Amino acid sequence: MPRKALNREQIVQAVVGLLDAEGADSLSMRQLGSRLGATAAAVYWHVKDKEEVLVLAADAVWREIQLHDLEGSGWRAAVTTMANDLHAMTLRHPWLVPAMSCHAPHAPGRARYEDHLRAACEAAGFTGREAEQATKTVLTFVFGTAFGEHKGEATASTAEDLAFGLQVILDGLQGRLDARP
Amino acid sequence: MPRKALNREQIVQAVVGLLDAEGADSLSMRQLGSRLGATAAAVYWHVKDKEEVLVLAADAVWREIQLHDLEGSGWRAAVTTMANDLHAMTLRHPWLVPAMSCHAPHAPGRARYEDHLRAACEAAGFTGREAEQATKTVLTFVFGTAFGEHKGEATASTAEDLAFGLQVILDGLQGRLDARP
DNA sequence: ACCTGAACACCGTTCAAGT
DNA sequence: ACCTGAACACCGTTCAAGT
Repeated sequence: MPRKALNREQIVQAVVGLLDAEGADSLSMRQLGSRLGATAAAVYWHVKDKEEVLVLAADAVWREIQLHDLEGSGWRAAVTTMANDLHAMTLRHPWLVPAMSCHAPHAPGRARYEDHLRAACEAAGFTGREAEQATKTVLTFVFGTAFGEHKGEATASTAEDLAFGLQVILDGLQGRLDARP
Repeated sequence: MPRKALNREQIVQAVVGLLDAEGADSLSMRQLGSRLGATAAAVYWHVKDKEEVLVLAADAVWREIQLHDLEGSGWRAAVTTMANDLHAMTLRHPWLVPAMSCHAPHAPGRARYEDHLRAACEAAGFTGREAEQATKTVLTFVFGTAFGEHKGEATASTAEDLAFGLQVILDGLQGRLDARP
């Protein structure tokens, strides 16, 4: 006897919790249903299929990242903070990277983050196409780091690698800014 | 009536073919068995489980990458070629990145490639820990690029992004070499 | 040593039927 | 509108039994 009908918000929250607790392999629509006090089939009234459920969860977690004001401490610090925050988020949700690699590239939660990162690059002095490329380079590198982190690898050494690679990228970008007219 | 007993080599080859043709989602042990003219259970005589099958396939494809002599055309060219070749390989086998994200980080096929990339970094002048970090930075970036490439995104623009990001990283690494005693 | 057939405990998804 | 129960067509894996 459900007090209130299910809704998508509720489902997404349950999926994230289940993925965090059990991992991506053991997520089933049946288990998801039962966590919601309903049957698997009930979930299908609210979502199209399992893939949609994963897409929703994979986008929701991006909203956990707090976006700070870009005025003040310089673009290198801003980009570094954003990269570290994204990295920390991928560590909280180890299922995210595998889930994203199979599904939906562009969704609003992720777009929110990417827009802010791009703004940080524009604040640094990049414009147009180059701002886009700088944004993508940083994002791509953090994804690659998260990707290399699954099971086994020492987390400490990966954090250091992240820092090293990020410095290298920022130095390279700085060089491009300096070479501008 | 099998002429000859199955072997692992044969199984790995069949898995790669199946993954290339059908994608990772539709790989099943039953289908794999039937492609080999056998039953799913027969495969279990040769491998532990489905995960091992994926690990073997995910390592085998690294051997497709040809490794060139490092003498001659400079470290930037060498690293760029290696990055492009790895990238091309991930495009031939789009199932690889998702498969790797869940399974076994270090296997001989991959190690063979990484060792050569590290040698290229050492030829550039990096030593010890820094050579390791430089290697990992490049590798991480190519993984990130491959990761961002699944379904939808224009391949042309991603190739250009790869080139841009790689330049940025090489510039950043160059700066570190120049700042050496 | 190597393989088959059948079974177990699961899946995702659909769909009539209920309220 | 929203949910259940039962069913369909699949899974991965195990294991006795065959050769």
